[in-house]
Amino acid sequence: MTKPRVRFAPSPTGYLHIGGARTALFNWLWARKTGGTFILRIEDTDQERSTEASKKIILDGLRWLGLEWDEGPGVGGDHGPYSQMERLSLYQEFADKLVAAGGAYRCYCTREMLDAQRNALPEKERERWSYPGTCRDRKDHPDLPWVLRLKTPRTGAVEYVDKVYGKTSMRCDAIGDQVLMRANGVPLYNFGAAVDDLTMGVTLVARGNDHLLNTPTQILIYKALGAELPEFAHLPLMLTPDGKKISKRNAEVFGIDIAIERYHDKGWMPDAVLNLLSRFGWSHGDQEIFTRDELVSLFDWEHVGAKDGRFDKKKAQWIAAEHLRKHSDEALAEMVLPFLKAHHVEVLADDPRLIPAVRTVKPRASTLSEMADAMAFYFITHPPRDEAAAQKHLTPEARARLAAIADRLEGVEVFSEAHVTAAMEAWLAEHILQIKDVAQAARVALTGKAASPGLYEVMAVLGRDATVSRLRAAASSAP
RNA sequence: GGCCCCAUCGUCUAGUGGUUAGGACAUCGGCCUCUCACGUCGGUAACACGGGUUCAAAUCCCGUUGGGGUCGCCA
Repeated sequence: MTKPRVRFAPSPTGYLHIGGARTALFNWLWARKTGGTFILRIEDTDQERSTEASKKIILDGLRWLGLEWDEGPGVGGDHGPYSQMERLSLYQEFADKLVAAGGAYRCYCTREMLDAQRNALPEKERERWSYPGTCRDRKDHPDLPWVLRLKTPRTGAVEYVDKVYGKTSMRCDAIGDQVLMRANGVPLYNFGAAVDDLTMGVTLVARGNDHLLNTPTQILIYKALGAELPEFAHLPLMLTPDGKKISKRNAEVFGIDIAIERYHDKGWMPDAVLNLLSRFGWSHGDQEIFTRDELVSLFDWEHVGAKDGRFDKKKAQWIAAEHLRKHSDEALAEMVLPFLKAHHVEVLADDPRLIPAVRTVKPRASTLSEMADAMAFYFITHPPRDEAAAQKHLTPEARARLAAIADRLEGVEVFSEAHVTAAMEAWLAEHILQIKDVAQAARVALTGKAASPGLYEVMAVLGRDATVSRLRAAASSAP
């Protein structure tokens, strides 16, 4: 069997959509697993909406995810160019071939004429109007602009075996003589995709199941050209929690990030995003967490399901956290720096508090952004104070205790967690108190918050000076 | 509405004719505990419905219901 050639063919009309990234991932996984080729093709035939900026965002997103392509923009290949607007002559050539082969015809009907026909119908029938095939058997070749139309068989059905959905079929009368190429020579989706997949030697077309109805059309084009069909795999859709296709609007309603750049901005590990994406449709027994390498070696089409999946934010966070914790404190310390900066917290890369601080917040964050937020208090001289917590915990009695604790801790030579713990336990014993009698007040004093890592680890990370001064500041402050 | 597709706990799923229907997230409760987490132990919770086929059906077939997708000279 020849090596698979698969592709991801986004249109540069916006961000890299989470669903698009999933499609890219499955194709990439298959190519990597089989030693095949992953092609990136830019479908920029919608000149109204396509932009260079969008193309860059999509490419950057794929690179960030580590879904590098073997052929495509920037890397070249033997089947280029890889942007459709640079392949116009090819479509012209195939349009002629298709007409010659009887699979398509030139249609001279103008939009105005067709609109007039449609509007002449009663309101209710306009919805169901379809092109009547006026030019279908036209023999003359007037010197007029024409669009290319598919000469869909009048009877029969198009059948094929989908790698996910199995045997599927669609009646020809439901396909219609759709337009394949505009009068200006720019192809429409089905024609451009079919010609490109054919000429690029794509062996497997894997895409979202919202393309399920496009496949018969493309098969008709292949067949008319006498070309060998590629395989098709349609992926189940990613839906919102209430089961609707994810659009910008309803993603906002549910707080779902649909642009991959958002995951980058929030400090997700790229592998975590891949893991999340992989579980939309694919599964491997009871396993939930996968490394990139595991995904590559384990991925298969047999375990891609046909049922659309809903986005579960909680599970997504859990996956993000699982991946974050795989990294060492040292690695996370380096990665979190830009996020601290984004939180307006300047920390030097060699700050001795950095790695210990990371260690304390690691089990409390699922993304680098959350981590930066959770550890910011260490590095801010006067961290913002939760006034409700201060009101509750910084009572006169508590403040007196904090002052006493500050005095005691000031004398601790080596300010390690072990020594701090020993000093605190001694102080508590002397005053016949328990840690819980002072913990919340001290926590507010040191972190400004009612929830934080363990008190003694916080003290050890802060160091003696900061610990003592923050305790004293709280002790002398009016709540 | 036409066409196409889908249907196991709230969610994602395992399951390919014989299982006490398993796991994960979520949720509830216990443990741990200075808070919040992490961790850990345990509980609640599903085969949409109706017909077939079969000794036997979550698994195969048909229908119903429900859900989704798609009906552009967008992709």
